[in-house]
Amino acid sequence: MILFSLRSHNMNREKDDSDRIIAPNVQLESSLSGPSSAGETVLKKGPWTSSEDAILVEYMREHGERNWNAVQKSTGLRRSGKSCRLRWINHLRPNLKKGTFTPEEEKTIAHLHYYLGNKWAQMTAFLPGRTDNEIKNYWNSRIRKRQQTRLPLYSASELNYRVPGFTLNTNMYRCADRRGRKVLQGAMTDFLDIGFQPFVANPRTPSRSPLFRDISSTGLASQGLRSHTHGFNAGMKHAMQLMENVPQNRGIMAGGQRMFEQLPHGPDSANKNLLFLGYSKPGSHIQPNYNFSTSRPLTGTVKVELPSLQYPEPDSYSWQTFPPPPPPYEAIHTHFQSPLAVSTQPYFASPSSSLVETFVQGSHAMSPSWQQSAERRSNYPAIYPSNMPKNLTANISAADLEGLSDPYSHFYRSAVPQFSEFAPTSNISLDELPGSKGPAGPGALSRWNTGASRETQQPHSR
DNA sequence: AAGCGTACCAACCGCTTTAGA
DNA sequence: CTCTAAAGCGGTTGGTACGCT
Repeated sequence: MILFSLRSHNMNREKDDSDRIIAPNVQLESSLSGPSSAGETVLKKGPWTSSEDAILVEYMREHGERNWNAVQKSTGLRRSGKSCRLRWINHLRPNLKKGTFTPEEEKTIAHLHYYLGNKWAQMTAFLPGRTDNEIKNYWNSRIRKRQQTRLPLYSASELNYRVPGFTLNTNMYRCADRRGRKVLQGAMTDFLDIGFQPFVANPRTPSRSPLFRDISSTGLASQGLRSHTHGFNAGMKHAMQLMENVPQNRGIMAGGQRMFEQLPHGPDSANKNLLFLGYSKPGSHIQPNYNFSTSRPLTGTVKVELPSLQYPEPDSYSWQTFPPPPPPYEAIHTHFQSPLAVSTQPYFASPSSSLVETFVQGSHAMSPSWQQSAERRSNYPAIYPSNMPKNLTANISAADLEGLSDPYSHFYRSAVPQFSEFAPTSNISLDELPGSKGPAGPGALSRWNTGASRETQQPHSR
């Protein structure tokens, strides 16, 4: 079977039956197997055996993917429904692609991660046959490797890589009520001009734009953010006032994406602030989008959620009834007044983001999860120079950005810090960043280039 | 050859979201 | 509208293989 033949050593373990290889936890389980004193079946944990797999496959063949808890009852498998589901999805279902990731897949993952964050499940939509678990494991491994080799987490080629079907749409919005009736439409710049500049421009805002990724509520509870999200929220409040004729507390974005949603708490319905980007997958029935919801009222802390996959609702609009999203990455914003305008230009990739943004993205992305958790617990370390100009992103001209495509330009160099070298551990100034000035600059660029070439020579291998 | 450290990855855990009664 | 179970998701853990000393 392809399923097993392409797997490496770990697959050998599961290929054999438990008769031969018994993991310690399975041994433990075996002493507990069978009905408990209460008459309940003690569920088995640990690696699946081939016989268990066969039972599950047969069950799935007959019944399909539903009612996972019934599997245990019907088959006698001493596995929880949850475990069965996981086993099926990650290993047994048809059309799974096994083996190491191809260079294209690696680029896809990096590119998607830049925009989606740790949304592994969403990434699978662009990686046929791959599982979220697989992608996640790959990425965690990659982070470790990149930290060790001091390579940037994202290479320029990855950020410029076009993932088929992955389209950023930052230009147009449409708000609709639940029935899909249009209540507001326009250009995203309406919102951006209103609300985002003060939001992003502040260097202490731990926005991990492009997409505020991974910003947890606890992280955003940091002192510095509270005051500065005010501008963001105020802007969105203003925008929402434009929507005063929204009949319900929920809007649906063109393409079925919800744009505005009711805050789960608080009486202030004017703060239904949710921002979106959109992508669509041609040929697919799925029209997911990026959603960025801030789910906290004006004066409180803000939770900016990770972008989430949204499936169209039955009565929703489709892109056919609305100007389709622009070709990926081809919208040119001449004025970079918002995080979206800046961050959704992959051609500029991380270089186009402000230095701070890039820095934050990288430093965070390079952090292992435990470290990220620690960051969140501590409301983020102070990694932003206190003297950072507030409108750092506002006055970048198009001409400046053109230089970003030139890896030897000043801007390019200064905007491509070596993330792993600048873990968020202390206050530093801009002058200390590599590439901006001083000996670290050329070296950093050199390492960047070296890393890129090495990467192409040695794609992920085990 | 043995010991140790590390990479990999399957599986689990706990939380959130969704569906349905 | 509320409650509960199921499903989904992301983070974490732990076992095995492998490479290095």
